[in-house]
Amino acid sequence: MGATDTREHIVEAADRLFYENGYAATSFADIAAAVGLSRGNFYYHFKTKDELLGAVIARRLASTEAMLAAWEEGASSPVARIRRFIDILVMNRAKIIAYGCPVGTLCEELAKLDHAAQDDAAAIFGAYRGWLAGEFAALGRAADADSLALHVLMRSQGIATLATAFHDEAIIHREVAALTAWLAAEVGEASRPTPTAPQRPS
Amino acid sequence: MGATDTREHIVEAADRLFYENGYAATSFADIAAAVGLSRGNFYYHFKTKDELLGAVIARRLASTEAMLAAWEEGASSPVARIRRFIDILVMNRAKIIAYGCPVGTLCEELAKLDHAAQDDAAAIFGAYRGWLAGEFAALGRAADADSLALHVLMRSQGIATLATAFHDEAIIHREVAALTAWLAAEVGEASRPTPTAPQRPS
DNA sequence: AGCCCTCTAGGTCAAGCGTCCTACGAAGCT
DNA sequence: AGCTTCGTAGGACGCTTGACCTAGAGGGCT
Repeated sequence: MGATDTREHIVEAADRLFYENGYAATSFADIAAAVGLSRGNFYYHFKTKDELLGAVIARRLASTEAMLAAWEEGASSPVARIRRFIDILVMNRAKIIAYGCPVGTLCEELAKLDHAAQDDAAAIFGAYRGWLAGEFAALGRAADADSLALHVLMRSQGIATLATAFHDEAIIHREVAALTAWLAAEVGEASRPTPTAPQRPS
Repeated sequence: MGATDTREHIVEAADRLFYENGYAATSFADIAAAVGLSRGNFYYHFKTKDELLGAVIARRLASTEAMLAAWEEGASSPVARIRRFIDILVMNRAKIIAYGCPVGTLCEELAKLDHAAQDDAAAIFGAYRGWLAGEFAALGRAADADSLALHVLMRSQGIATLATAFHDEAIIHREVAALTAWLAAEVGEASRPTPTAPQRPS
């Protein structure tokens, strides 16, 4: 039972399929097969594909904000928190090489489709942007906090795009190290418990 | 007359529509309407959509290589040539904000579709990569020429992605200025006839 | 029990896709 | 002139899409 559960399963599966195959290339039938539901039943939960997309974007935005809030409690310093953001690229490298950045690729696809929800998707970037800017402001860089935040975000996107295009993991390790070095030079080096230097996986 | 002309017109229109609307979202009917041909007649020129994609990629690769070769003749120094590459972002800013980078968005879309031609599309990136590496090598940085080339390419992609997502032209101007400054610091400043500092358009 | 509301299954519908065929006109060659 | 070749026009096919309806199963309520 529980329509809420079923709806959540649908959004979860749609989230994954939209990421792996793209929004336009994912059909209701694909999602239904992934969840194990009948095709026609989608009308009860989601009237249109756009409505489903809105739910997926809302889910991603909520989980992003939750993750950032958790980092706020967990990590020791603003610099360490920013590094934690950068390290996402390394942790998710396998998926990034195969499918790119979930946020960036969705925004670009929606921009091409001139979709009404493209600004909602960009709001996920906005969450990262605001959070990063807050961390830079906490480091005494309030004046150019937004520029610094966009710079980190920009390099993350560039790394993801090239890693996807060339299917090359070394690009991620090398450029993450360069970005971490830039951060240290920009705001000063604090204590560094976890290394982000390029380390090849087994 | 001239099937070659017609074929060229088709590839030209497909190139533009693939860029503006994406590969999957562009139908034969769309291209036929743009060229002014009947839909069914595509079978004579291109048997499948994949074949058309191959022709579009080949056309982009050829025009890219031609442009790079022309730069080799035109610009004065390797640094000036690299700056010329960076300035593409400013020159094409309107289209980039609307549709993103032609190469990057195509590569990401094909990666999601797991398309057979994704490596061919990445070869366009490869052309830029090799050309940039050659310029850095000419500047005495042969040892890390490829890394430097990838870094420039990476930042170009990041700038394009964020500018598209936020529909913000200021990001392009600010980050192009930052990238130009990085280049000057990295390989030393040469004579600089044309400024790349952020300058707002009218 | 009886009822109602929630949720699901299966299936129809028009429209769109890529694919593919056949017939017509315009040249160029013998 | 007759014939072949090239290029175009228009439409038919089989399939999948998203959208949508109807019938009925299941659980909680009075």
